[in-house]
Amino acid sequence: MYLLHCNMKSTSLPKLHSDFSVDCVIFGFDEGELKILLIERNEPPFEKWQALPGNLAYDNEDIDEAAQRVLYELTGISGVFMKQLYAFGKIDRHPQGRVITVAYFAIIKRTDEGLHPVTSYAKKAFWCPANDLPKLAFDHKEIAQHGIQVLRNTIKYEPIGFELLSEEFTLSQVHHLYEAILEKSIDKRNFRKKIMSFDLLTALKKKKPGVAHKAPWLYKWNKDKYEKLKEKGFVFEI
Amino acid sequence: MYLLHCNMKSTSLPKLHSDFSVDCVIFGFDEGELKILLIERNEPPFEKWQALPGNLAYDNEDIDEAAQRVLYELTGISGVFMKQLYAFGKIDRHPQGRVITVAYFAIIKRTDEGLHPVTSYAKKAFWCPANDLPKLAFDHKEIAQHGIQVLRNTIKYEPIGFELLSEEFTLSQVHHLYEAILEKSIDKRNFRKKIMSFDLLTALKKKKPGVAHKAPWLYKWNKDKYEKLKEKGFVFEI
DNA sequence: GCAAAAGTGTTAACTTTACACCCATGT
DNA sequence: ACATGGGTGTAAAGTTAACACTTTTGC
Repeated sequence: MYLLHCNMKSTSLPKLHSDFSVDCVIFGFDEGELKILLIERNEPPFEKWQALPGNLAYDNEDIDEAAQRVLYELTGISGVFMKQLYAFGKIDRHPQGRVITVAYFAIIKRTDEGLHPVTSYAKKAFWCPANDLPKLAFDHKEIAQHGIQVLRNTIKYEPIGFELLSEEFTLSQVHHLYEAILEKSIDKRNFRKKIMSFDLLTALKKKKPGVAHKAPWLYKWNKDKYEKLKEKGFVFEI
Repeated sequence: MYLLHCNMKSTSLPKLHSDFSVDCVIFGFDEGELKILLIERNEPPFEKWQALPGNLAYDNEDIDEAAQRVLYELTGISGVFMKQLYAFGKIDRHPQGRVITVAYFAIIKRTDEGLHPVTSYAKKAFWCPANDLPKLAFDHKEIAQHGIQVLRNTIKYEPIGFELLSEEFTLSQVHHLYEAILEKSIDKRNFRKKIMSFDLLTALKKKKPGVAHKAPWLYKWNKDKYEKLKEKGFVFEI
């Protein structure tokens, strides 16, 4: 393997080592639209291109932790629960040589506060409509596309949609979120019936103020109750 | 990054490079039991240990192709369609240094013919009951366990079970396969009704010979028809 | 003739779908 | 008073789940 080219002490087994990167596909939801978090790169290769937040991992860094760090450095966002999406390994996907990348996936309550790169690797971080992505660096467009597919599949069987909304939300917001992500219309009455049948929303005793029509009730997602039910084998399904 | 330690020409951007491995979780089904394909290692580290078929990839090798090659070299099996399972990246998972591994997943018609290592990296290849795995090299037990989970989820929504059976099979074989993988009993009449309702099995006009009871009819999986239906949005679900 | 597995239908409970009008609020 | 989105129920169709006996074959 390549390390034999370096002048190392000859030991019984050569020391191995990986260079690899992580890329983050982060979803938000705003103005009835699904958004993906992008950065503008400030370093070669692909300087000035738009890209997913991603970078090389350190040698002594766990792959999951690398994703956390890279997301923070490039966007200022921290403490997000990310799931591994897929490893992308085409041999020419990186112009500087063989680098495989592990893509991570998360959905968050969209915010613009604190959305600033912490290092100079990125010029800026911004939200982009998920179905109107520009040309992206590396194979990031393929990665983002794959993320959207996984989001669509996941949202049907896991209650991740609530992570995209603010703490308190209306049933219509949930309804519109599902319609936007699944890209199909869903009967309002049937949707409400189903979502309420799980008995996993806490009805707040207040209505959304300042709307020019009948004020909707507000709800909260009851995560604790969901976790308990899930342990007993309950499966959320829309 | 580490390559700076080597005496390379100084260029504007350092050349990057990954060392990583692939590991294959291959399922077979035999004697009513789910099996996983293992090897006995013939090289350090973990010499003489049992392990999943896996090895380092070459620099100029696509990640998916590496999985094909490694499986062939260690077990003699080729031409299997493998899907990526997960990337495992704990920093200490490989005793020689930082190596991330990409696990691949496939299910095949179990055979002992041609089940022989082609290189000397493995002493032998053999099938092992999936719910009675021995201690395995590296983090391979965790990888195998993850593979079993994915198999259970996948078999409910995709007709991959037929890939585990021989070309011609009986309905009882399918029924027992599902019971074995999902580890629960399934009503015989309801199961047969459902599986026949898809209209995706071709009934052969012959019965299985040489059985000491009523001879069962044989069927074939109609893959072409399934692929066409799938394009139109059909979802197989047990 | 008996052991072993194959094969077969009906009913009740539940889930899903389709569908249209009145209500509360701000301007 | 009107425009806007909020909120509600029922019936028909389809799906799932529970359940037991007869048939064929080799020994």
